[in-house]
Amino acid sequence: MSDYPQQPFFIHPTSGICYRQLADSSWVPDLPQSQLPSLRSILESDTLTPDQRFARTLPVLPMPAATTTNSHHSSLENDHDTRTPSHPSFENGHNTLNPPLHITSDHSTSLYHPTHETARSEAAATGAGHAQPRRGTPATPEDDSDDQAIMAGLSRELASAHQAGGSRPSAPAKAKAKGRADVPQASSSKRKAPHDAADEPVDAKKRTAPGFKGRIAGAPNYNNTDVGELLSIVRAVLPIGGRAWQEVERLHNEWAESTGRPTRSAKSLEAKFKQLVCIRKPTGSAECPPHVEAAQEIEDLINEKAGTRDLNDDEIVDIADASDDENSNHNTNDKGKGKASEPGPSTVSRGRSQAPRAPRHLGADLLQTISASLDPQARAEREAERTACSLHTAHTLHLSSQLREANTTINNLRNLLHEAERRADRLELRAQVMADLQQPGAGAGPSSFNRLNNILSDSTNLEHTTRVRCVRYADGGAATVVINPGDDENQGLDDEGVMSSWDEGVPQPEGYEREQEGDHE
DNA sequence: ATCGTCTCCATGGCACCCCT
DNA sequence: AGGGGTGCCATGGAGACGAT
Repeated sequence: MSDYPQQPFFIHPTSGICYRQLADSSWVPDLPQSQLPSLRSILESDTLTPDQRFARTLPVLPMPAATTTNSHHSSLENDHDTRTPSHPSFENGHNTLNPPLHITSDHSTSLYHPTHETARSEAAATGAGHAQPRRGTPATPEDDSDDQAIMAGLSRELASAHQAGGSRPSAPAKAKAKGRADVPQASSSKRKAPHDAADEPVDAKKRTAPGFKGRIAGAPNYNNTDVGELLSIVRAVLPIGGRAWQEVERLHNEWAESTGRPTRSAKSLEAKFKQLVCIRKPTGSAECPPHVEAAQEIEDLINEKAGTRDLNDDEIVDIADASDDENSNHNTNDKGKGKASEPGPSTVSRGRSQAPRAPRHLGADLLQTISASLDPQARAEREAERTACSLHTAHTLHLSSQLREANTTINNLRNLLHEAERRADRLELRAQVMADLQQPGAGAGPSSFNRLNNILSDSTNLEHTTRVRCVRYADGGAATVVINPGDDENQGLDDEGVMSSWDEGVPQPEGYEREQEGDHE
């Protein structure tokens, strides 16, 4: 239309209507010439409010069917039904004629811009219907300098109306955002900043537009009835994957609509169910809520249906340990329980201890191995064996510790015994020497000294060097002192205060030595 | 390499309870 | 009655992981 020659436009695939964007970011249909006057009169009427203009243009505009191709499943349609009224395009009457645009599988051919073929091809190549929506950033007049960005943003905005909330964007958009810098208006792969409220005026009380995070206004909590119905539906469906959860969503929403309860998305229902399953142990009442018990029971049923079982690292280690142990003892692995023919860990060991299998049997054998290792009876046996092994190991360590302590005690007692014997020998020797010295006519002469050394030489109990000191006093008289290792050098002399050192000026009698040493081991 | 699913995390609103 | 605190819930973004 020549009225807006510089504005981007969009050709709807089913109706064939060309929508043009006005300077205020609103979209008007580029209708056939026959309908333009009536529509323009409505649009340009100053007496009508935006809501009135919107209402009056509805009969004029050939509304495209609010359907999508069969590639969009029911959940998305439900999502559309709940989101469309709150879409920014219809909110607050701000945008007068935002068309109810819907992307179909062939949407790429419906996008056209005369000056930006690249944008169209980009949208077609990346599957704009799955591209990451550029939420909260509608095209503004300032963005006119980059029409390519407008078209890309438009295509993404259009697709956002059908994207399930919280669903991960498809890989092309992600790959483009991560690996390709030439994506027009490609947002960073990092977490996006919150929606810029300055881009569009939105009532804070009704933040229902996409792009706003947070709970939708008016969304009530789950009550007991909701949870009970959810559990009953989940028990009936036993969902394993996303499609099954969509079936749960459908059933739940049918029930919700019939009872006046709020409808919820599959993700919300799944999250609620998993929350019930993984609920933590309460600190107050020790009784498990019935809903939690039911959820855990249903979870077990789902696991049985899927043929899976919860694993933890301990069990994996058990399997590995059992396999390793039995590999090391594969020659004698039949002596343990005498149940080699039963499925269980022995099956695992037989499989691994035998010759390598043919590769084509590897998958089946692996499955059999896993199944056998997960057998409850086998697990119980492994648990008992592991417990016994742990007890045996602990007992062995305890006995070793006791043995070390006993050896240490024995050594200490032996040292004490040796010390006592040495002291007894010294005392006996001293007593004998004193007895010799006190005999009449016996002095500290060479004969007694040699006899003493002979005694020391005969002693086999003295393990250390023992010295005998003979002292002659300057004023007459002499003394013989036996000095043991560790004894003070002047022991026995200082006590009497007679002398504490050798008298160097006194000539020694012949045959005497000032000090004689005898080493006795 | 691509795609789908699952999970975690951040954000924000609603519902409820308690206190003033 | 109103405000603050807390828990629950929804939403969106991103990464991890497995299947194809």
